[in-house]
Amino acid sequence: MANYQEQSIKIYNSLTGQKETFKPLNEGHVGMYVCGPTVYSNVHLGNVRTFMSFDVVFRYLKHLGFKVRYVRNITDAGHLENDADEGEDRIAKKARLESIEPMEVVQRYTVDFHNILNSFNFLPPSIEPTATGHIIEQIEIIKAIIDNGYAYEVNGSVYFDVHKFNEDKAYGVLSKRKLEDLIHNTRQLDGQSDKKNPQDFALWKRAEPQHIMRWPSPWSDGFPGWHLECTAMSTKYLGEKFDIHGGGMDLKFPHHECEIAQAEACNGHDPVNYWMHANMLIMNGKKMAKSTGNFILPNEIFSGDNPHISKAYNPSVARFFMLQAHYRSILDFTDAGLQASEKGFYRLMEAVNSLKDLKAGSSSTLNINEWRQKCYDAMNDDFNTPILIAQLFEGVKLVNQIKDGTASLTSNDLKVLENTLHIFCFDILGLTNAASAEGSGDKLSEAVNLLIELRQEARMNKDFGLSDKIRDRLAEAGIQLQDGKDGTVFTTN
RNA sequence: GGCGUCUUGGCCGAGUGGCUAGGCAGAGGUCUGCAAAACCUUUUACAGCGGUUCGAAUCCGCUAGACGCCUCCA
Repeated sequence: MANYQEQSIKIYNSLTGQKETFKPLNEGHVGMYVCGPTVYSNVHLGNVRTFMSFDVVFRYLKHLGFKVRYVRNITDAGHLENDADEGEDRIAKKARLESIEPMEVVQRYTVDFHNILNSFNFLPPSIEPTATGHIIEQIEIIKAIIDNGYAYEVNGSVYFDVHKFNEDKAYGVLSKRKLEDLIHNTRQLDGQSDKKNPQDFALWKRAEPQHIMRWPSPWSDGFPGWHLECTAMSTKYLGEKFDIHGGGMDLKFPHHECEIAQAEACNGHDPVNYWMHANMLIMNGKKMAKSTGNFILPNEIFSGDNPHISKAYNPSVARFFMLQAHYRSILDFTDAGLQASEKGFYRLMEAVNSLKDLKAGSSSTLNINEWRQKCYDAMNDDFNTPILIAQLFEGVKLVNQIKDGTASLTSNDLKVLENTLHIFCFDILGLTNAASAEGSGDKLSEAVNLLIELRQEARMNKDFGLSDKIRDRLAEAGIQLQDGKDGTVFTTN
């Protein structure tokens, strides 16, 4: 069996801008942290794409035999709508609008989040910690940062001193920004601020009297700043230094930059070896935004109930569609793209389902182990799922050629083919075999199979008027008959 | 305005300094009573202009355009 000692993975590290050979801190173990959602509304499809990318990373690392601790947080604490000391806590705002408790908002959308991810066949992370469950840890980090001289308190709030930090270390290494540029380009905001400088960010905010989500601290009754939870939880569960930190491209600045600063200010060194950023999902060439109507909820893909798509799509089809693009590329979500993927997906599944019927030959016309390694090579090269899928279609071609008798594999090689297709389709890409779900024995199948029999009899009698009538009327009812070598099967839409 | 990413054939979408990505669509074929499906084969490419090089779609520069971040956002 393949394992991490046989395969060498290269990861594109956002910190260095290069692909680097992946070497975990502790051999055989991987610590991975991915910034999770803020649960104040239905999970964004782009968010799903990001998590899907890391779901595949998680699956692949596990497949290689690494012991992976995958931490993905749930942000359920109040974050302000912006970083300028003003705006409303998004969860509190939603709670006010719907006249429910903030924690009801959190609960509702956490459940929604999990439901959607389950539909897409995500593996649950090893730990899914919540921000509100780690207030104490966050306060401890603030204390340490203050002690180290990189934070200051004003009116019960605590701010990170970016300028001071930049004197000793480098702020902006991840997003390749210079503090001077930031200073020149920071918009002058009107609201009066307690910050020394606009680039500073909150570690702790004093709560206004009407603010419901609040916790006691040495500085005030308040709530933690919006970058701190990730530092607290990643440190707690993965240590001061861990292997992989992931998230959406848009979190690079300021969120991840602030995480690096916080961790360095607290622990004296940078926290992460490999930073990975998943690119954006757009729809019909434009940014997805509720305000412009260029928007779709994950659920609406499954139901087809959205003006931007022509029909409902199986979650595995949507998953397959997303994985046909590399995680570092912008992906355009379109109905035409989904339809193309749908056909390809079912062709792939068809081939996988027919594996069990293949007959072994006395020799092999293809070096199966070479092909198998190409699948690994694709994943080893910065988790290149599109290349992997291209290789899987080479496998499809081979399956069909064996069926046609134009290629053959020995019994052992056939097992390698079957095993490899199963591993990469299901274990690593996380697809589910929707095609094999059609059960026999239910009432619809019984009825349609009877009609297929009758049609077959009509054809034998050359009564094509009747046989075509059966076929056409069934088609009108949404049931397609497909004549094959081994008889007729049907599909429904 | 600043910073960054990107621009591939009808569509989607990989990739590399010289050697077929792949999917969908199109074309041809096999199969079939016919059709569909399925399978096999297959055409069209690297935004524009310069430069480096024996050779560039791949490296560099400029131009145009797109997208993202800079402000909650994945």
